[in-house]
Amino acid sequence: MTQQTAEELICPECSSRNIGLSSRDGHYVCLNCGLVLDIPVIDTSPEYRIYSKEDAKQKERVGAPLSMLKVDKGLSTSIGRGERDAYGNLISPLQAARIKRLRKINNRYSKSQTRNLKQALREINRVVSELGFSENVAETASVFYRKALKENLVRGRSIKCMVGASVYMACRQLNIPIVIKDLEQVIGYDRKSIARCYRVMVSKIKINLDRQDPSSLINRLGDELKLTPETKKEAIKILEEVRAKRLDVGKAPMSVAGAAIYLACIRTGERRTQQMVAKAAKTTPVTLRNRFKEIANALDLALDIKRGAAATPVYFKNPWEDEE
DNA sequence: ACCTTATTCTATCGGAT
DNA sequence: ATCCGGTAGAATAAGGT
Repeated sequence: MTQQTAEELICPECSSRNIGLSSRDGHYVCLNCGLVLDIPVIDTSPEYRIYSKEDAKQKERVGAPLSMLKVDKGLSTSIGRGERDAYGNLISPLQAARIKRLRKINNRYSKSQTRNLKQALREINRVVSELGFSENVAETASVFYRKALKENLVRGRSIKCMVGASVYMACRQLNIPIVIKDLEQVIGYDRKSIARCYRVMVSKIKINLDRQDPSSLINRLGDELKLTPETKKEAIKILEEVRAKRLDVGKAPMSVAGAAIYLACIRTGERRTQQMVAKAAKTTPVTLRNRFKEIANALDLALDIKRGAAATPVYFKNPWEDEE
């Protein structure tokens, strides 16, 4: 069986040239360590044409699609015991020894880790689908989980928590607006435990995650609070000023986003109470207030508007009466 | 392993509308 | 009655020694 490989690619993680193409999401995947390469796949390899049967033998690509969601990545990794190779030739003693060693390693890996992995992958799929995220989140999460397994981070920790951490990490990498609290229900552990696992993973697994994009959080909050695009835009504008003045460093991104939304609501007159915003941002009114205060003080423009609006607290009729 | 600092949360109260 | 602002104290996280 031949695998489509991109010979010019080298894995930045383990320097392996064993790079395959995942047909599921169109990413290159290192078949050695499972790293999903951040290279867009726009048919960089020459497209072969088959003119004869000989060509077909050499160039045809066969095999099931690669998936990190399968324990064996969609490839069979079991090593047979025969004394002849695929062409029916006898295997030399040297090769036989090598194969035996490979089989041993293969089996050792399969024993405890495969079981764990199987369970974890099931769990990842469940969690991701329950949260309504797309499959590539699951795929990315499974890559992280594999790494955690490889680094021996799972032993002694709950599989569920590690799954939660992996999913969270995946969301972070894919820039999906999420906070760990979102996972509490589906995972069945509290934020603290999941966060602990997540931190262990970040420290042991080499990866640089971007700072959570505040505007994506704004969008999420805006949708949840059923705000108009104008208010969202306003909030994003506020957030830019906040970032420029470094008012957000060391603060939970969600709380900053919540404060920006709250302020934007006041400015556009589309009022929401602190309680509502805090709930949507999964934080408390106290924290929201604190962020809001800091921002309002720094952006002196905001103060007058705040007072003006506070004098006439026109609340919109709750447009989301239908839920909760 | 202990200490320090900063952030956030819970619980709570009082003033204003 | 509800919203908003303020405070105290505990929990938590991160960094230093």
